Formats: sequence, structure tokens, C-alpha cells
Amino acid sequence: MEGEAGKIDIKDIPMPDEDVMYDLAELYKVFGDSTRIKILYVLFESEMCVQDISNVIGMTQSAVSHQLRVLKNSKLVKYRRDGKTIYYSLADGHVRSIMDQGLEHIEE
Amino acid sequence: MEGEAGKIDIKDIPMPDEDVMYDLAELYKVFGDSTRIKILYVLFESEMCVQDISNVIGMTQSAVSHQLRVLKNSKLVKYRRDGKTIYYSLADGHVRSIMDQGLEHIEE
DNA sequence: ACAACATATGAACAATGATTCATATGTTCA
DNA sequence: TGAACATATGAATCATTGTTCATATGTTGT
Repeated sequence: MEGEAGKIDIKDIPMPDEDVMYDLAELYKVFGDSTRIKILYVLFESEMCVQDISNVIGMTQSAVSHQLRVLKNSKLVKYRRDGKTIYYSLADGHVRSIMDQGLEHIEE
Repeated sequence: MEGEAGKIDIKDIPMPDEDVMYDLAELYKVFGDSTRIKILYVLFESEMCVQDISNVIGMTQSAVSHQLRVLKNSKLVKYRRDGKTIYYSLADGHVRSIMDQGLEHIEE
């Protein structure tokens, strides 16, 4: 026997589209790296340029730049240019609430 | 020049401990796989045994079992045994709120 | 135009991770 | 105890990914 299987069809269960669940997983992958988490925390304080982010979190300029691109592609951060310098900042409030929810879960 | 670097110290920025940020990333890694996302969505409906989960999301028993272990280790799901069958269910409400936040971000 | 600086990018490498296959563990019932 | 079933697990494989190094792009001031 396989439980209730046979009676159960994916169509009977109200789930988001396959694509949506895939996109959701992709989004969480972005949060699933401690370098990117650190960057996001730094940006909670204020917008900041790449060099400063590198110094604060102790990673190379290149590594930070690569990860900023990932965050940018997921629309979690935005940026503005001021001369040679590019300032990054958080894109919206969801970042904060997602991370707060995660923290709550951890602290149990 | 390196921006404001030199003035900026990680100590001046109120960030969670290194360990906490690492754990947070580990937690989000768990959400960062579409198979696990599907499992969690299925469990939103009701507790369910491994075979049924496999059937509903269309993955092998083994693959589902492996992923359930990951979810179990992160305390996102719990389980109870009833004879041969093991029923899995969501561990707490954070799962739902984390995923809802993610969905909101995607649908923008 | 050139030098100095800030950031981005591409290739390479190492590490991590998801799935599959085979098999082990644990449970029920006859 | 043995057969059938439900789940778990270990090893192997293939794909993904984060970091590094070298270098390219883009900007400013002289």
C-alpha cells in the first residue's frame, strides 16, 4: 500500500504554479549565502560603496562585486552612481521582513 | 581612495554575530530548493506520509526522504509514526510567513 | 590623453549539493 | 519467523556555485 496514494492528485492540492515555486526557491538561494547575508545587513544601516562593504565584511572587492550582482539580479539591492563610486542600497522592505522571520525561527 | 574606508569598522555597525548570520544563511539554503519548497507547500494542506508526498510532487521516495531529512534537521517539519507509516507536518508558523514574504517579493 | 581609482567581469578551481540506485532498517500481519 | 510494506541511508555521479586571480570597463582630474 502507498498510503492514500492514488486518491491523491496534485490537482486536488492548491499549490502555486510550478514556475512560482521554482522562482521562490531561486530567491531563497540568494539568501542562502553568508557573504550575501552580511552585505544585506550592512546595507540595513545605510547605502554603501563596494570598497566599504568589502572592508566591513572582510571580503575582497571582487567577491563582493560578484555577490552584489546576484543581489541586483534578484532585485534585492539597487544602486546609484556618484562619480567613480557606486552606492548600493536595499531595494525594498521585504528584505528586512524576510530576514527577521528567519531570525525568529533560528532563535527558538 | 577607498570611499569612507578606514573610518568604517565592522564594530561600528550593529550586526548580528557572525554565527547568527551563518545560521541564517544555512536556514535559507533549505528554502533554496524547489523540491523542498514543493514539500512544504504540500504540508501546508495537511500532514502527509512520504509515499503520498512523492506522488503529489512527482519525485521518487528516496529523493523525498533525503529532502525530508534536511527539513527535519532545520526543524521546519516534524513527524509522527503510525505503524509503518510516518506522517510529516510543518513544525511552526514561521515557515508560512517566510514563504509568504518571499512570494510578495516575487510578485512585484 | 594619461594616470589613478572604483567597479565589473571572465575563466579556473574547489567545494557543496541534489538525485539515483541499491540496500538497510523498522513495522505489521499471518 | 517470514513476507510485504514504508521509510531511511550510503555511495556515486553530475550540476551548481563561491572565491580567486587577472584584467577589462568606466570615471575623474590634471
